[in-house]
Amino acid sequence: MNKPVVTRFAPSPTGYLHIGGGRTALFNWLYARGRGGKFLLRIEDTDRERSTPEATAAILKGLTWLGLDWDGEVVSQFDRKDRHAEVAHQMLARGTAYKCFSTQEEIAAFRAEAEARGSYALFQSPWRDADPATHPDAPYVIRMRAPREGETIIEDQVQGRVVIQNSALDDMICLRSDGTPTYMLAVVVDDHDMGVTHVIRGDDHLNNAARQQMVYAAMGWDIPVWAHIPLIHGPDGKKLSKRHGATGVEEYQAMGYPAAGMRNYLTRLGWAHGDAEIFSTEEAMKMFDLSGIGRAPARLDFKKLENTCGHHMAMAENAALLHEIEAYLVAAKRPALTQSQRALLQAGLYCVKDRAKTFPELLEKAQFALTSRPVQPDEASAKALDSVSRGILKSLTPRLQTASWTKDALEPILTDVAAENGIGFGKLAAPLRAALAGRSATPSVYDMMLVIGRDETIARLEDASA
RNA sequence: GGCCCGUUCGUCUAUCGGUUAGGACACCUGGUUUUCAACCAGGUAAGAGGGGUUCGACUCCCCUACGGGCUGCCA
Repeated sequence: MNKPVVTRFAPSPTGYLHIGGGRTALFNWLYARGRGGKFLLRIEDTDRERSTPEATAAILKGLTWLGLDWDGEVVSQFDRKDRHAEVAHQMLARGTAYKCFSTQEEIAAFRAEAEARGSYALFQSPWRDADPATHPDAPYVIRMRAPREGETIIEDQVQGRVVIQNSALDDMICLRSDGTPTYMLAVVVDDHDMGVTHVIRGDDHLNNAARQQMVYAAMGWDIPVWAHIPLIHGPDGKKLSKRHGATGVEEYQAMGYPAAGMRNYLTRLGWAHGDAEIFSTEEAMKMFDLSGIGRAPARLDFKKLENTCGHHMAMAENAALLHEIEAYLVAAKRPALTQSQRALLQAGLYCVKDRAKTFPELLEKAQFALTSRPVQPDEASAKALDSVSRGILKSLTPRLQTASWTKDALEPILTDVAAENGIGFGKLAAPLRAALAGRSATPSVYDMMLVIGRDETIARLEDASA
């Protein structure tokens, strides 16, 4: 009998949603959603010094943009501190933990002394086996009574079987002297209480898993399935940092990458399923598994990200695409669309979405639908509007007056005009582009004419040839 | 310092002892073309280094190098 899958994403709210965190969340989400399971969200805010509500909001916003929805309420780890303390005391009662009265100064001194000797030693609390009768009336922490011999084995779905010598692990603190829980305790208690079956997280937690597994053992709880995934690196192979540019998910939104493309790219970054490259989110849910996750850190490749996004842009449904474009404009702090821009853009999406990879690029190519008279040609397109070309445009307008406004009717008119002037179609298309869009990279001239309509087309041609 | 993880084309990866080491992005060449994007045909390009095990290693083991992580009353 298989338990239903429950995964979780558990970021600490100390900043925006990191791109690596976004991918971790995505993996958890795909794994759960692909199996009819639950995907939970927990904010690890036990460190009151560094946790901020703004960061929590930013993380939620980032996840929402990525299209990752979570089940139930967002859990605040800090809110569960009483339960963590309860478990710590249960461990005390079971004898799997003990009170330690060593002060931070004593511990620091111990470490300094070891360092001075040029060695490194784990702190061994003198209180581990002390008689309770000798306990002072002083603040204390609750430490795990970790086994000092033997080994702890992590059966990791990504990293394989990892063996850690127990002698390398100290008696970690579970409950601080102020009564608040440490991460190492809280994460286990919460995962257990929330029914998490699969812990998919960054491999910076691989070593921690051994200590956490001791807590599971101490409480007699079932150990979840572990899957420690490699971190994402920058293009230079070093750990991803601000130096590399975009590290926050929100920055990718502001750069204009569509969320579907972002999901696809991130899914393929460190995970593969045969030759599958471009796929929908639904397909990803069906294919995604732990065995396809690679063991080496992956580097971010913006070229491939763009390519992937280009495919998704072309596949996008118009109404949804328009919504996403408007959200992008807000995120990028660009002016919103006017009513008429919105209407024309919507009508023209069909001919721009398959030639753009990002929203800025799409908007640039949709300039013909966004601009208004008089159209200001940019430097490149202005070159096409020489006096000869302007004359040709002028001769064209009367013939457009009477044409029926379809591509089939327009095509012979334009090709005839080109032929009559002894020029190739390209020589006619260039000034047309300049007149209609003020740009040299645009959709087909026919598509632009059809989208903006006869009157606007003629008016723009007259403006340009005047 | 100790412990743990990793290393296939420039990049993401496939391969799970026997392949001309495959695909995708990027790049180069040619084609198509109405600019851009796309598309079609083709091309360059990889098992970190060294030892083993084996009839046979990218694949299994060991060492080295390099990269990363952990080693907190941070998460």
